[in-house]
Amino acid sequence: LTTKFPIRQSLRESQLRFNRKKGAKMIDDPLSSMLSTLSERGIRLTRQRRIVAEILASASSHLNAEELLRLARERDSAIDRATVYRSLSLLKEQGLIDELDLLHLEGGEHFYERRKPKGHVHIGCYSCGRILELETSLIQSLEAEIRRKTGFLPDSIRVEAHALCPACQKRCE
Amino acid sequence: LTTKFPIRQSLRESQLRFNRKKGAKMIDDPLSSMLSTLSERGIRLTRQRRIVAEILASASSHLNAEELLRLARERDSAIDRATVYRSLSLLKEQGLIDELDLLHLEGGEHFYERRKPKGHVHIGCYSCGRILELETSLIQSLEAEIRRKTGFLPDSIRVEAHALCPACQKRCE
DNA sequence: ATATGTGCAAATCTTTTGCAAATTC
DNA sequence: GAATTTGCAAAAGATTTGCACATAT
Repeated sequence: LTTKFPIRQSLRESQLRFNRKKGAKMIDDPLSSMLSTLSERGIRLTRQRRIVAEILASASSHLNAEELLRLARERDSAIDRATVYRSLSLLKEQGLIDELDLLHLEGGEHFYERRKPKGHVHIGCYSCGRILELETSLIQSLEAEIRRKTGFLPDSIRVEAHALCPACQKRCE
Repeated sequence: LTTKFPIRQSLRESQLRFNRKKGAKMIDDPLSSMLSTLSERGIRLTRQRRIVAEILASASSHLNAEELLRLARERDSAIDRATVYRSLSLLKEQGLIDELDLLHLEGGEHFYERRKPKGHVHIGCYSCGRILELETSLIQSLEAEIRRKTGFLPDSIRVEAHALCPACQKRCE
């Protein structure tokens, strides 16, 4: 197991040393948080599920099923495409990852990212395909407005925008 | 041709009568607005494209390609599935309709709706599948924030929320 | 008249499913 | 040991493409 425990900046040093000494579970690490949630809910932690979770927990960009399969096979060449899809749908059901389509700028597949605490928007340039993320509190406002005006209880909100990036704006003039 | 010209409520009666008398183009009608945009841009108005545009202009709910095909065949039984897909992608390219996936609450297909002037959010209940629309000015705020903070120029924004509707909240207690 | 669009059929791409063997708790 | 999960292979679902014929401007 090659699990790493990156340190959340907001933890005070003393608190941090205390946790280390006691060997407390570092729930701040996305991967261990994912895995412990699963096992608390009685879901079996198979080797394959760990691999998929590890990849998603540490991914810097959005992955589609095909790329995920490729990365998973670097760690276990026998892992099957169906297993990847089954793991993705499990993690999605459990609310640990989100599914995006990034407006299908290039193909009909879906993308996955671990669920993040802060609301963010995905912005895709329809000219060059570049994807940008923007954190914004407007997502929380939106959530509040949905609750207040409709009575629906939002569980997750997905915002994706089609846009022209600065570089392409220049080129397209 | 069975084109209808529904009357926008905000038009004053006099203005309306004036337009009728002069036979002015009723650009307020979603369908004629779509068709004239296409033909101004030099795009051929085939019988099939008119049918697809008519259906989308007057649709009260979100349609997927299969339902659109079915409705189109009620008007022209020879119309082909490929033609429907081709018309949809044309209308999407021209910015006259938007493509949604409604969070894939029930299957992997896409849904289409004519582009509306006001920003709105799609909210789907993950328990019963009911879809709700909510108009909100927060979309415009979001658009402004994207422009200001990233320099990207948004062309369309899609917001879809997973939620539990009031009825299901009661049932799920 | 000519460029463009359509229907048909087959192909492609993405995701799902049934089942015997392997694995987790 | 019992229940669940996996890999494999095949199926299903959604969308796209090549091409000869039809149509819009």
